[in-house]
Amino acid sequence: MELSERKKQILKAIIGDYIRTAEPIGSKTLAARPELSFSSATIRNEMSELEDLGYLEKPHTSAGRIPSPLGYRLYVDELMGTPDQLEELGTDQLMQLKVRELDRLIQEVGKLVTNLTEYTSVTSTPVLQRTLLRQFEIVPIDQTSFVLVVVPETGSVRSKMVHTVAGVSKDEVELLTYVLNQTLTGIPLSSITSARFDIVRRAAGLSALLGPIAEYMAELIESFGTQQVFLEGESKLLRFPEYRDIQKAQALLDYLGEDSGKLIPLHKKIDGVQIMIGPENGSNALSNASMIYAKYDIGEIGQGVIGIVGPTRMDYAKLSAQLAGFAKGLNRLIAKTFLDEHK
Amino acid sequence: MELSERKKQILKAIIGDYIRTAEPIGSKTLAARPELSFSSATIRNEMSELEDLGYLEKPHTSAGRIPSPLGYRLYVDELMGTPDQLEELGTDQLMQLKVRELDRLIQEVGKLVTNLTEYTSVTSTPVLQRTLLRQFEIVPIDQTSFVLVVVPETGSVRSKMVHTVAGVSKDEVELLTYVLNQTLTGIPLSSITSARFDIVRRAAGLSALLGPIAEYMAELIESFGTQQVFLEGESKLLRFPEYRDIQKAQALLDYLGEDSGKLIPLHKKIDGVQIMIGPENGSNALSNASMIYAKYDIGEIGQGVIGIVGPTRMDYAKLSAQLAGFAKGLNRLIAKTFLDEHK
DNA sequence: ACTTAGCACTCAAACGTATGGAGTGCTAAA
DNA sequence: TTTAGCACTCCATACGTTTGAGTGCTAAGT
Repeated sequence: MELSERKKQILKAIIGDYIRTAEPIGSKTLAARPELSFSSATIRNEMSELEDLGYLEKPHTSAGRIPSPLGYRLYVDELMGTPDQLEELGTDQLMQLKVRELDRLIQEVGKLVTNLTEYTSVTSTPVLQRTLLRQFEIVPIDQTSFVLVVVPETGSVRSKMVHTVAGVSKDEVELLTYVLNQTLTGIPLSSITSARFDIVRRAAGLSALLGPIAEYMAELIESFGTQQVFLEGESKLLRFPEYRDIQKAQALLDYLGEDSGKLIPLHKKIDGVQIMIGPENGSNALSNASMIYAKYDIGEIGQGVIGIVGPTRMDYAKLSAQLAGFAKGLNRLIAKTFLDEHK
Repeated sequence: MELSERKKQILKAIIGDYIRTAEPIGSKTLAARPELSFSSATIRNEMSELEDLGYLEKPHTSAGRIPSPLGYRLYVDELMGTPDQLEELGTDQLMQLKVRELDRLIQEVGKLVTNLTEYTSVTSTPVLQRTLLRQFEIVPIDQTSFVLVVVPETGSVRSKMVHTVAGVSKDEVELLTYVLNQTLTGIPLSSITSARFDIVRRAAGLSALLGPIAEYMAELIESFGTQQVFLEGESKLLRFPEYRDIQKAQALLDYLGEDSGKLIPLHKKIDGVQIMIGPENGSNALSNASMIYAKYDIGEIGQGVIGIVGPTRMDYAKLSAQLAGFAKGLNRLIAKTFLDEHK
């Protein structure tokens, strides 16, 4: 059932006020607003119905109303609209970041997001498994030591040292490298396993002593698939009146710090900005908190997220616009730093 | 002036009690102790003098006494002694860590320290500039792309992609690699600069177009000299009554999160365990907090620290023993994972 | 000269009570 | 359907009182 225009108007006014003041809103306050030309009694009746419908809550009998998670959801989906042009805030600072390693860069971006929004930020590095393998090298160091080098299309090289048993000849290793590059380049990293590697080795008639190399190579390539999650500005949470109770603050911070990985909604296909309100976060510890995520891309290959966490009472309109704008800037920065480079 | 034996005994009792209870200690409580066979009045007189000497403080007139930073310092240096064998706690979990990248490993160790001690932990990766260069490789990818590979004695390889302008021949690059390995191996990474690199290049009569490679190489080698600092378990701070005032908790967390780098006392030569009490930390924000650091080594080459932060009231004896034991375990783990490997 | 019992004094914390005020829900009239 | 009026609820705040742990000082005891 669709809400009446007047109910929407009242709900929007309540949520808007509550977001600013963190105080329950009463009927009189609302009646004083110029755009609400009804008496406080009428508004009271409407509020009572909005409460029955689940959009509002009462902290106690003689207090005003506050929005419920459902109320926020409606607000976010239909009422709040999108603000104009504050999106560009902070992009200058972003563009000045000179960090060349992707994970460090994302961590720095997290700090910027915290400073910009004054909220705790959650950022994740992209999962790069869809990247294509460009080249694969095994550099000999001494009789039993080699450095494995994986060069993906994105140019973010990774390398690792590996030790074999004596008896592996350099010639064999070189041949292996050649065969591997012939057969495995151009395919996604995610489809390269140590098993597949071994099939290639066997087909070329090469020694089983090269097995350890396969193992390490698989480990190295797997590292492209792991994602890191950074949490920055934890202390920002404490500035909100909803966490004046230390117990609550501690519970939330505990949860956030414990295993940040679970904060990232990988399963969901995020388009643009995603808003998760209170219980929608799934976890009990987050039932009084909201998160806003924006996704960013690294070429066509992977995506990561930048986001914030705070109490359910947040300025969703402003913050999601800021995050969206920031993610846009980050896309440009990444393209410049990691993709253009090897054109 | 040396304190009388009795004063020491009383001071030790007060600090011991206060560490456990976080409540100001009164003369009666102390008199009830079996080892203090004086009347409460005598103890009162002694306490009054200990206050005049700066070892004790009074929250207000009609409360008991609490230790001052100076009091803690005396306690730590002379009174507390060293506990027996709780050092080994947590080493099993430590030994089960299978992380191969040093920085990720240290981060995991930070989490362990937090879980073990229930304190916020601060850990730093070692500075590796004293590592010797073992080998240097430039792997060609295409006409203008190369991967730089730096192999230090410790086996923690790092690599990076570099793009040159067209006109640099592969032969030249190969020759450069050869010359570099002839002249630069076996020396500390810290002494390899892009200038030195260029001198070698010029001496060999090679093209100035190789300049960009020098620049990137310097950047890559510099990365061995930067240290990362990890903060884990921020929420643990909130469990202490001294941070029941959210303002204080926020101020401290703000400071800790802002630039964790400054937390590490690099200038100081830490031997074993270092304890910093309140104002000794230098910063104003830390004047009500203490830190305990233990250093760990990566071979002879570098050192990092693992430590904890908390209110000045902490069980210095137990915690420093735990940290020392943990650092010992970490030394073994590092030796096993990073040093033995390339023997 | 040191120790100790005794006592007046201080002050924070805890508790109970009263008061004010914002807000609601209901009723009845417009 | 809207609105004025009113009784009722309940939190927040302030205030006064009490409680009790602790101190500092004095004077007596060893």
